[in-house]
Amino acid sequence: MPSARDEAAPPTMSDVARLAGVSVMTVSNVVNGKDARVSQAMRDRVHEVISELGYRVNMPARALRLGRIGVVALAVPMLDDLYYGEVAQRLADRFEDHGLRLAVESTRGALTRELAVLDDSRLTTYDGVVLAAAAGDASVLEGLQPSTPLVILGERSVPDRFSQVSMDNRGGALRATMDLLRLGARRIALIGGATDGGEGMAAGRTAGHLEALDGAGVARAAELIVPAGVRPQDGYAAAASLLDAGVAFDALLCVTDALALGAMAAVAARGLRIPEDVQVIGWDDTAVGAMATPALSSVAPDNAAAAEVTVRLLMGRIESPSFPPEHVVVSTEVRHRGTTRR
Amino acid sequence: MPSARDEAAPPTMSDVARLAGVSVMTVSNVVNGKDARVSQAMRDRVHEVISELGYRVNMPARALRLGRIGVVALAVPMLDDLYYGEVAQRLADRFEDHGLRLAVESTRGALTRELAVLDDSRLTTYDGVVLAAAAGDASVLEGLQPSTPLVILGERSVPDRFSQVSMDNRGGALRATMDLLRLGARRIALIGGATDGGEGMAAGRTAGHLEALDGAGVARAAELIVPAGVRPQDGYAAAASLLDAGVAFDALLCVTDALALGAMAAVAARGLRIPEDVQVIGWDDTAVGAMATPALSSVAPDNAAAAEVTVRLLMGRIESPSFPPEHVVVSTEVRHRGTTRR
DNA sequence: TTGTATGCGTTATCAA
DNA sequence: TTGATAACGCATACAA
Repeated sequence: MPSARDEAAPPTMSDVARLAGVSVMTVSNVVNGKDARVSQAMRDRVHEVISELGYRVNMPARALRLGRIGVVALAVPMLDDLYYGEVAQRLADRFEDHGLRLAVESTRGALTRELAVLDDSRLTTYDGVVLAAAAGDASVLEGLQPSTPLVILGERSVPDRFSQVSMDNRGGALRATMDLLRLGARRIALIGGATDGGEGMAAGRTAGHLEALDGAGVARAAELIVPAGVRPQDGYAAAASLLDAGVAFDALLCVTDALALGAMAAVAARGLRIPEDVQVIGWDDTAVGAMATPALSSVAPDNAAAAEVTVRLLMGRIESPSFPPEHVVVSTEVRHRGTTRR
Repeated sequence: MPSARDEAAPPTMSDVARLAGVSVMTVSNVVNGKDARVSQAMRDRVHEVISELGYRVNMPARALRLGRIGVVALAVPMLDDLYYGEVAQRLADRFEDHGLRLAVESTRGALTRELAVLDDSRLTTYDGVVLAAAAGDASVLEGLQPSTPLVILGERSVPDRFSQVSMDNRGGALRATMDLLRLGARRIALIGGATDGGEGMAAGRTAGHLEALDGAGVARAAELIVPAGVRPQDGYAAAASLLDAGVAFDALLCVTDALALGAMAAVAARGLRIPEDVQVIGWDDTAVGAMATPALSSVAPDNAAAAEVTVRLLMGRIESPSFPPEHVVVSTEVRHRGTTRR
């Protein structure tokens, strides 16, 4: 049975007003720093009572009244991901310049319920949402006509009415593969590749990879396209499966740095040398990848540009619902470090 | 000048009700799945109008009415951190079991303003807050009497009225150092150590480290305690500074895996072998660390237990304001992998 | 099964 | 400079 203390509601502006002997509006004005509308004496009196009561503004009430929350969300598949972590911090810093906080939420659980990624609550609890749509069913977006400003991060084709920021997957994979070929590789395994077409991130990178092979007249080999999950362990397992099966390869193109780090570990565990026996290129240009041994070469998207345009598109939509949606593709470049030969 | 479209407010329940020719309450009941209170015909009618209008529940309004939000926050110093990423995903999964979403926010910007870590908005926009208080001024908490349920994650001493979950820093560092000594190390550098006492995470781990040295009769060496930042790059710089200065060492104890990964890169860049020339132990037992080459030995906190108790303490407080605060210390164990000798 | 009235805590507006 | 009033959108309690 709840005690009396359990029922004690947090103090409200009315409580402060009553105790200070002023009106609620005066408290509101003090709280919001509208100094021009409150005398010094009143201000002091109110502040005194506020700290005495431990009063805090009720944000939902304020949000209801103002029609805005002051927070935008970034929805990512998982919170413990190297790349999304960096994306999140970059976005947080930039949104803060606009007076908005960034809240990061995981869609992992929600994805199992398909449609729920963009359910009511996730959308309308925020002034805007950046959705990193790595997986899941693209058709989710078809019927959606959100009133909440929304920017899609990722490669899946989405209806024109949505703003989207993606990167040049095909081009990046094309150049990375060409670089590997130029550096002597002939049997390049694609870790995290897509075997079944489709239109996600993996599909785009796979397409670019195959295009490079074809262009160079190097035969494709089905066994060298290895689907994988997203964690470093998945990269390890993928590379290990090749080694266990006796599939020969002299290079690994991995669709993320996370996979590459795992794949490197599997290769090293077999006593193979990087880059002498096996060259490796990852994707995302993460800080951890650059600190690997050897330092991981990586396809580097223009992350700063991506963050900037994401914020611009979302802010535009927040400030004006008629802001036209855009689809922006940011460029990528291959950054060679220690896992590829000079 | 804003166009007419810019002023179009999102549809409300009233709009739906009017168009469907029913009362607002019927719409509310439909939206909330109270099927027992609405006939099938009504339900269909309302759903039709809802999708026609693209209606979404206004969460701030619902939150104001219900007195709860359905979201708890995890406030971390930075979003692009290996360990906090894993902590976040674990907590998100566990809170979801209780019907609560987790929103991760960065305090990085706020920390520059000292007190603002726990400002009004950050607290009252959520049903509860888990604060990872790695840095910043402990005195921030002194005057705070939050009505929002709060659990502190971290090592700083906090007032008894707060629930806190920390880990056995002293014990973990003690055992890690003893292990290194047992494995033949005599000159152990502490990367990320605290040179000036204090009470943070680094201070606790430094104390345990020194205690082990003293216990084994191994002389302390001031030049082997190397303060560092938190990113892998900072670990690289710290180890590199030792090497550049010609300070000899045969082992590195790093206060985080992130620092260890960077330090390993610096060591390897000098042609030193791990673990033959230099043994390394990190802290946090991250997935990426386990995938390093060689696999990073690490002090592993009982992360599952930490998440579980964190959720228990916060949920307890959310469900009953009189729930007594606790200070729980989770155990740590040294997990030996490839960066230490067998 | 459906509808009406009321209030959650805040702030804009207008009056004093 | 201060205060009274109304309204933001929703859901509980109760009436029909």
